Amino acid sequence: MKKLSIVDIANHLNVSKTTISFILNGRAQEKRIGKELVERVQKFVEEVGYKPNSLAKSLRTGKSNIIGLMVEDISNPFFASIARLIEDRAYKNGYKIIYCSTDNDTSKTKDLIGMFRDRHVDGYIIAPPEGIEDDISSLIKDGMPVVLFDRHLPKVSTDFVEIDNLFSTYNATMHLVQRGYKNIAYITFASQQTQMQDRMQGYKDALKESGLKPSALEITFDQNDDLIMGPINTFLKKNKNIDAIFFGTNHVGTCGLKVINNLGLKVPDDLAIISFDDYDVFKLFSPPVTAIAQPIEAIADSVITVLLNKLNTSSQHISSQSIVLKTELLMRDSSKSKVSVTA
Amino acid sequence: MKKLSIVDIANHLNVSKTTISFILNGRAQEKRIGKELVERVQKFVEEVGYKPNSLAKSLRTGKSNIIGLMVEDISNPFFASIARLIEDRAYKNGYKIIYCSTDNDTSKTKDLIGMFRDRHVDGYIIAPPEGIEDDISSLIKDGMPVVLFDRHLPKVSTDFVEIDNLFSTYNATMHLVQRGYKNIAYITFASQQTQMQDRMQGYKDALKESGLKPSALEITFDQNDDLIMGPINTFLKKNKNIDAIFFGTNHVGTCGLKVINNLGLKVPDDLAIISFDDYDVFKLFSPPVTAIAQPIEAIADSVITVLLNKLNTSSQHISSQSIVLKTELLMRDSSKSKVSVTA
DNA sequence: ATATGCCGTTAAATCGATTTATTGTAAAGA
DNA sequence: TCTTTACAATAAATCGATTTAACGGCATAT
Repeated sequence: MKKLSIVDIANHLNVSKTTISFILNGRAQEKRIGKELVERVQKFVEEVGYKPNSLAKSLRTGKSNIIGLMVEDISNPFFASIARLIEDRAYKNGYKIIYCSTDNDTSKTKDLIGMFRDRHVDGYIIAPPEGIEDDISSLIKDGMPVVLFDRHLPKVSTDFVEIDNLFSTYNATMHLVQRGYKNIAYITFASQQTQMQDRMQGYKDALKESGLKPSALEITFDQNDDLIMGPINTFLKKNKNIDAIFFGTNHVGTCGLKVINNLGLKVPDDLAIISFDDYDVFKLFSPPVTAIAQPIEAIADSVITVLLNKLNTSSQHISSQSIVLKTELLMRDSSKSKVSVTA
Repeated sequence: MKKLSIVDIANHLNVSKTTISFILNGRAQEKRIGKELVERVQKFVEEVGYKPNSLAKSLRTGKSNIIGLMVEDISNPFFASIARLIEDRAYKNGYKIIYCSTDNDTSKTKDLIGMFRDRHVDGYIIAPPEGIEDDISSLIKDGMPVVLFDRHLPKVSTDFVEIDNLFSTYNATMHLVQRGYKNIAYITFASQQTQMQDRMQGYKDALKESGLKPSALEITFDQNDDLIMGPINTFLKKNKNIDAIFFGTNHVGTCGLKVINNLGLKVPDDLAIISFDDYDVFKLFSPPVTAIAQPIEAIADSVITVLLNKLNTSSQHISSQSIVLKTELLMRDSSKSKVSVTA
């Protein structure tokens, strides 16, 4: 029982394959094909469960119904959740997803874009690493629908979805300041990406406005957590006066908590904690960690909506839209007011 | 600058496209094509960066170089990590991954298998839900390489990779028994899947052997965590005598910890905890939760190795191999000996 | 002189669809 | 009667590769 093709159907019904194709693609009316014929064909196709070969279809039409999704790391809960939501929405709209992790590696990302192109994906959803501007530009120049998310490329004009990073860290830092913390550190990964820069800026702005001295630690990313925990460990030992830490990402936050545990520091008595991104680790830490929650559903929704929009209206609108979503500061015990503790 | 095809290359070099194809597919020697011609073609192809259209290639050859990966839920850290590792290995071997989440939903999974078939994926990696036996069998009957993991289907003879679930829970339960716990509960999702059944059995075996009474809670899975925490909450309130809990999965474990926090129970004084799967939440909980760590790298490695093996040796070996890997019991404070606490 | 075999290359068939151009027939209009 | 129009369906071209079968030329064997 091998798969049957449109020719098999045509032969069996003594009709030309052209007619079959027209009927199956809803062009029966337009092509004024007889009603009984249409029904006869549809009934038979239904009966034998014929499905057109999508490869052949793609080859001819140039559309693949596949969306390429490139995240930083699919095993990061933030990206995994987004991927999950995007996957759902995409499938509901008849699109499949090919995903991959860029590791923020420029050359790997170039390769992957090549692969996607090669596979004729219809659209691209990308959390872009630095240095990928030219490739994205060329993608857009060739008329491919592209939506960036989580960050954007200042030198490339394209649609993107992100959150208000600067305000988020500014606001959260202010929250710490207002509770009486004086020596607030900011620990993050070293990165030129817009979202990371904005977060850092928000932190600095808040401290400057409050007349406090910033003290930031930027760690080079590495797959090996030990190489992240090491610098944090050193940093905390050297700067005993720090009374609050702001972690720039969930990953660095998790590593930070491990270090804090190892050092036997007490939260929030020794140290107040806030981290970007919310997930179970922060909820279940004792005491629970105050976190900046990204609106994951809204991000996924926006991304897919914008992309589907571009896919359907083949019109080459010159304008590109950028969507900036709000975050939520989930206040928990880990940044309890210093004053009230003292009192 | 649109994409060029093999015909463009052929025309430009005044050679037939057949020759180009042979050269590009390494069949130059076999077809005794002149050395200088080969070099001339290779140089030009390199120069203009020509890449054969993979759709056309797939259509003709029937191979897509794509592997379909179906996990239960890509946003679950266990599956996300596995997916990540498999992705890496696959890319290194020239394969891409299309993934999707089954949600353990049989009809959704049937649909997805259909999609994969339609896309002519070369091989399947599946964490199968119940009731999908027939579809998998038909896949295998049609000669498709299939590797199951995390669980298997007793009625289907196929390759699979999993861990020693029964021994893992047996061993961990014994660990609790030896430390003096008398009322050990087992909380898990209601499921007929082999891995869940085995885990339950291991727990029961250990208790029986120790002359203790089992008390298991099976929760119906739901996307909404509240509907998981609810039953746990009720269960714990009703059974005050419980002095240790064994969680059957990381997800149920995480929900359980939330309930325990809400109820203000102290670990391990009020309650000892062990959970299946290890991840950051358990490491960072206070005190850290004893967990059964699955050998994620080994699982991913085995899965991809077995699949690549099947892909390369097109021979239809009748035998199918099953790989069973060992887990590691990571003992932490959360199951501290009851005796020593009392002493 | 004819057949056989080897070389190096290529024309043509194929994969399975979509799309364009074309055909044949019957009814309507001149 | 002859042309036009509308209708219903199809033959053939196309997408871009791989693969099969074939071709012309030359050397060697019969």
